[in-house]
Amino acid sequence: MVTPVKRSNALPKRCRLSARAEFQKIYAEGQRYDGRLMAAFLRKNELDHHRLGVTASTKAVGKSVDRNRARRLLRELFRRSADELNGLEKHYDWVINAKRSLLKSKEELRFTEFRRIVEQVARNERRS
RNA sequence: AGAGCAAGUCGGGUGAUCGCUGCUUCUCCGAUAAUUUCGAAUCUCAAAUUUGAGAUUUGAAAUACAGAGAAGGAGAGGAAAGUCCGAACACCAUAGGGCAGCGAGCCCGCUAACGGCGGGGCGUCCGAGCGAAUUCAGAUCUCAAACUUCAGACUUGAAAUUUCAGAUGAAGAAAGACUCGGACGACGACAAGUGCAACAGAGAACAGACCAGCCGGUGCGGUCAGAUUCUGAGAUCUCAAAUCUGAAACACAGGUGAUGGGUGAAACGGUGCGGCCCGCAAGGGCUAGUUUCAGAUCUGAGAUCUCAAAUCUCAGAUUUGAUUUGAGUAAGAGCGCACCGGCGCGCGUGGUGACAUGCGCGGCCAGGCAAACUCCUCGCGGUGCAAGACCAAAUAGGGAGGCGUAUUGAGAUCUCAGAUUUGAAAUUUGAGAUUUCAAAAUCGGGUUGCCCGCUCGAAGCCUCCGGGUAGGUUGCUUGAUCCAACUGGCAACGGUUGGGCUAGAGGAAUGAUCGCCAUCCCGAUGCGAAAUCAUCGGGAAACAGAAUUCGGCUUACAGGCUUGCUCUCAAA
RNA sequence: CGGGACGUGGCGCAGCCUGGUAGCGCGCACGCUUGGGGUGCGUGAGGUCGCGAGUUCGAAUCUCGCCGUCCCGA
Repeated sequence: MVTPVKRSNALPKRCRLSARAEFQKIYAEGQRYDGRLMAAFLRKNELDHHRLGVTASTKAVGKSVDRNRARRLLRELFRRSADELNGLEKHYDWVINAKRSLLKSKEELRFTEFRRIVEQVARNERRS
């Protein structure tokens, strides 16, 4: 597939996870990476791109306004980190759970935390 | 100018970059399994050497589909929230009626409808206001106090004066009434029935009698006063004692009744009168009782020389007659009557109506609570867009039809029938069922169309029909719509004309970052006496996210604006 | 989208229907019992009855509106 080399920060719909079964599969078989603002679950897929699923529960985040905002922030984070993700050897299905502290965090903090998680994933790739 | 309250309204603006979801237009690419058009090649057929028809293959274009990209334009709320009411819409159920259950409940209007909204009525509370009536005088009556006079032993009673208080419409104030304004009201019925009310209190719902009060009765000893004396002492009039009578107080048992007290959230409406007869009434008459006088009877004491009787005098009780006054009663009435107030009923007047108001009648007095049971009137079928409609994989299964499930050989087991055998048993023959092995055949798929062959699969296979899951499409945004002008109505709201199209997601889009400008707060600097102003820096900016769609209600909410009312300050 | 239940001392629950006094168990504190602890006995403290309105003379209780927790159906 000839993807345009232009900075593709887009996140179309086919890169999203939606079915409940897929989430369950990733929770069961994937690996977990914890952060202060979020928790990520990863599982390899056979596609040529990454896929993302975001969760923000009432219990963890709060009311619907806050849940919507948390979802958007995480999607934005994933979208803008395409360069880092392309650095990985394989492609994964990601499930990121939002935490309440995400809402009050600043942008840099979010990016640094996400990059740390990506580096951990890369380290695990090299080890195996 | 500031503060508070109420109502209405707005809910930061603008630009850049990167994203998301629909819509419109355009470009590119893919697959050809679709359709149409055009062209080429091969084959077949017909006429005939060039056409026509058909089939197959192939190329191009368009539409549709899928993907990518570009441009344009759109993209959360006043509450999107809570899900408390009411509807639209959809499906299911349903002859009609009743019970149960749930809900609503002053009247009229608005509305598609409502438990919503507007206006009105009534009730409770609050505030303001002005005017009217009345009063500021006199008279009369009642009570109290002081003083005076008279009577009396005291208590006390009567009269007059003064003062104070009260009643008779009764200073002022308060309250009430009237007018205006505001707030609140789940505002049918407790006068159908059942029920509830702690504590306190005498008594708490056809009530009750504690204390004070009132009444007569009884009691006892004392006190006081009077009368009398076969009494005693001093002595001719006093004291003491006894007897009788009366008075006040006390005690006891009882009666009376609701006047006052006290309790409580609440204590059964208020005031007055009280015989009988006549009379509509005004009033009149009679009687009980009262005042005075007279008589009779009884009791006690004294006198008439002594005793008894009789008579006379005095005191007390009972009773008769006359006379005076003339109804209260032993105390007095929840008993009776009247009036006022409330209530109910009837009629009239005003109002669409709730209701208001006047008159008459009744003669009821009936307390509170129905967000106590209950009764009355009215309304209510159920489920909800995951409603429902359409298209429709894979797998399993349903119905109908068709083709098959065959044949041959060998073997095993079981069942039935027959034959042989005296019988059992055994042997054997035939039929049927199950099953093992082998052979060939059948059906379906693949191998470019056909045949052979090869290969895969199967005891089933094929075709059609219907239900239907995943999934997709739709319902899904043009609507009881929005804006403006005019217009009807006190208002809620309605009408006419013109214009606009303003989110439609679906594990769920509407976001992130950075500027600038406004708003508020803090700090620094500058001009300046100060406020203000200017510049710079920092900070704050709410409640909250559409999920089928509307009309309301409720709840949350930084700040701004408008209007009205009230208060404070300043100026005039 | 629709339906239901609950909220009372530190914890678990009564009381609510039928309105007037908030109670039970465990725990806590103190004392006694024991050589000490436990057990046992006795005494005591501790409650805005989730919040706000209303009805009533009076509300944990009745009514309404909010808040929170939990459960169920499609």
